[in-house]
Amino acid sequence: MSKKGTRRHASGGPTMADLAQLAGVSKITVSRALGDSPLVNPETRERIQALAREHGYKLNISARNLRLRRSHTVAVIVEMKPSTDRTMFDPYPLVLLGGISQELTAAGYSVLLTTRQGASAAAVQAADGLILLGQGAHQDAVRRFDKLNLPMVVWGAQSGSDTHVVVGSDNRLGGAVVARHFIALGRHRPVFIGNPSHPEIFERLNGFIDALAVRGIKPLLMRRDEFTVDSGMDAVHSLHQRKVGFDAIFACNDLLAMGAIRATLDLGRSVPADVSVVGYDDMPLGASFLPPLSSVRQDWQEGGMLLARKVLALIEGEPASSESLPVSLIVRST
Amino acid sequence: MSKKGTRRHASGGPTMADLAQLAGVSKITVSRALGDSPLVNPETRERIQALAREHGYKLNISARNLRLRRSHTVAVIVEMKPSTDRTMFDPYPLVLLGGISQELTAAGYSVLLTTRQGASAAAVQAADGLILLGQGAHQDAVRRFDKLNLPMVVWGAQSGSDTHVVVGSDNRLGGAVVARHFIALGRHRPVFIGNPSHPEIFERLNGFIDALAVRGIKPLLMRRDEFTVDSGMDAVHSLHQRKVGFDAIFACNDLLAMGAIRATLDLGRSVPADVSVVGYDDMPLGASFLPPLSSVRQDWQEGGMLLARKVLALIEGEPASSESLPVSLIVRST
DNA sequence: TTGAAAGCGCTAACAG
DNA sequence: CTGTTAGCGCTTTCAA
Repeated sequence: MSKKGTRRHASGGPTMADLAQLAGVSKITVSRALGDSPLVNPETRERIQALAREHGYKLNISARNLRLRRSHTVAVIVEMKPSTDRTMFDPYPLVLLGGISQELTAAGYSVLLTTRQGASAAAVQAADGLILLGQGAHQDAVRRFDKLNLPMVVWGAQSGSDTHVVVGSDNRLGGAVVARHFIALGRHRPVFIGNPSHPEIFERLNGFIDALAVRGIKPLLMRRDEFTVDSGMDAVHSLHQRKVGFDAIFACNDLLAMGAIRATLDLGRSVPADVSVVGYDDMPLGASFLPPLSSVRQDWQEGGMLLARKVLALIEGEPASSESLPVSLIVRST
Repeated sequence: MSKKGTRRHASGGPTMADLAQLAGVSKITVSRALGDSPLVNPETRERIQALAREHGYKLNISARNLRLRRSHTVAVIVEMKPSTDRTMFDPYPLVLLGGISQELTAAGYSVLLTTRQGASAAAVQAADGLILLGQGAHQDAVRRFDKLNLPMVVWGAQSGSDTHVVVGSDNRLGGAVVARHFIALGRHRPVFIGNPSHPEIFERLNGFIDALAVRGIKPLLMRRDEFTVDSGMDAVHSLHQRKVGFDAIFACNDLLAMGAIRATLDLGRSVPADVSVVGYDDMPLGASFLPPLSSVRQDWQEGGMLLARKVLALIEGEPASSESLPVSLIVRST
């Protein structure tokens, strides 16, 4: 009759006090038994645990958190604006989340997922730590969350000045590896397509430039803000109109690469005979693209796990430093 | 010196008691003031809220939850196994999550993200409600979570018998809409490519079949378990080898559709002159595919928001029923 | 309109 | 090995 149907769901189950009474011991003994404390007699412990199972006992997390003054929660702040910019539009962020979640739950923590807007919610402030995902995390956002004064780890590229713990894949290496690939193929008029105002892309570009410089080669930068097929096509068409020669393209994303390839073929040039092309991210579709796309692959799952381990370390008061993960060049037909 | 560096982060801020003392009122008045209760004098309220801001007061969620016997948390259980099967590998689940998160945080709830493995964690049992994502959610998983006896909503297709609240897009309509499109084009030898053992796909197939039946047309089912380009190509090649005629293909996913198109072109037939092809999901890449892919689009964002609204309703003890969202056929060049 | 008392369920500290 | 005491920070009675 009461309109509040909530009671039905909440609570209802036995508490530690109930179990204590059933077992003829004190609450604290139950607490210890369920926590596998060595302080409790093995038999007693077994008995209590059995009782707990039998009666469907469920630990009241809020009570424990209150007592322990910890939420056992890490807030993951994702940038979800569905822009045509790259952001979180590809499947990878989800894999990243998978890695984070796996590692965190294994450690007894929960993952509180929020967007940047929702991040002001009370629950986020109550978290024991913070993980920031999404490019652009570096600029304004980081500072905002800094003020929460929580252990924080961000995904991306170390942007010079900042003092945060940053985990990301080794974008500089990614660029270098492509450069070396082009050098090995004897290319000497390489082009870079992408938007270097993203710190990660900037790193890729720099790695690319530096590794090419060894052979005295200087790549041409085709700045493109959108990470789409169309944008890639446009870049190549623009090169053609400006009568710029090129024999290799490093696109900082697979969609750009696909567009670049298509435009190149349209112009009557062959890939890879006339022009080599390498993309980034190694998205599943790349392998079945025609021709099968060469690409730089990063290990998102591992990245997520690493992020998680770092926050956990910080939460425990241990030190943690920025780290970048290796990447690998997958050579297919382009 | 103590190894436990945690103290640094936890607590530290003022409590309601502190504010009470500062304001010269009682704890409960502070509580009411911060909760915008009408029971408190507007001036007092203003004064207390100012004080709270000034001193950086933060509500202790655990304490409130303990008292209220609610966690203000909804657990979202995602299937994240990175299989080549569709599952959560595409970008869409993230958009779904975005919708859920947006709606839930707006209502003052937080999103607890878990994988199926981690779902046994205590924090999940403490949630006020459950949202299940990922195909296959229907079979075994649903029952497992049923036992938690929490308000629960699942994403997918109503599979006949089950009594749960299911939100999903109208897959049957999706199939019908494609069928009508084919009929309008005068096609009469349509093929369906996909795996109907997924409830959602099964619905698409049925909608397709039923709408075609109106014209006495019976589609051919090419069962394919993988949702990949290769799988799509394989299906068409297999049709060709078996010398089966066809003039229209409905692939239950865009990758399959792309594969089907490529194979069709390989066989020297034209798309769409000889064969019409429609995919599903309308992934971003589809528009820049050659030829631009026609596809059925579902509104994931809205789906997520609807899921959220349903659990919230259930949590409040209000009734909620299954619902499916409209889909739209995006006709491009295939 | 405000307050006092009580207790949500749990665990750290100290005693036995 | 087990228990007693106390209290985490908040809000719902009930009383003023």
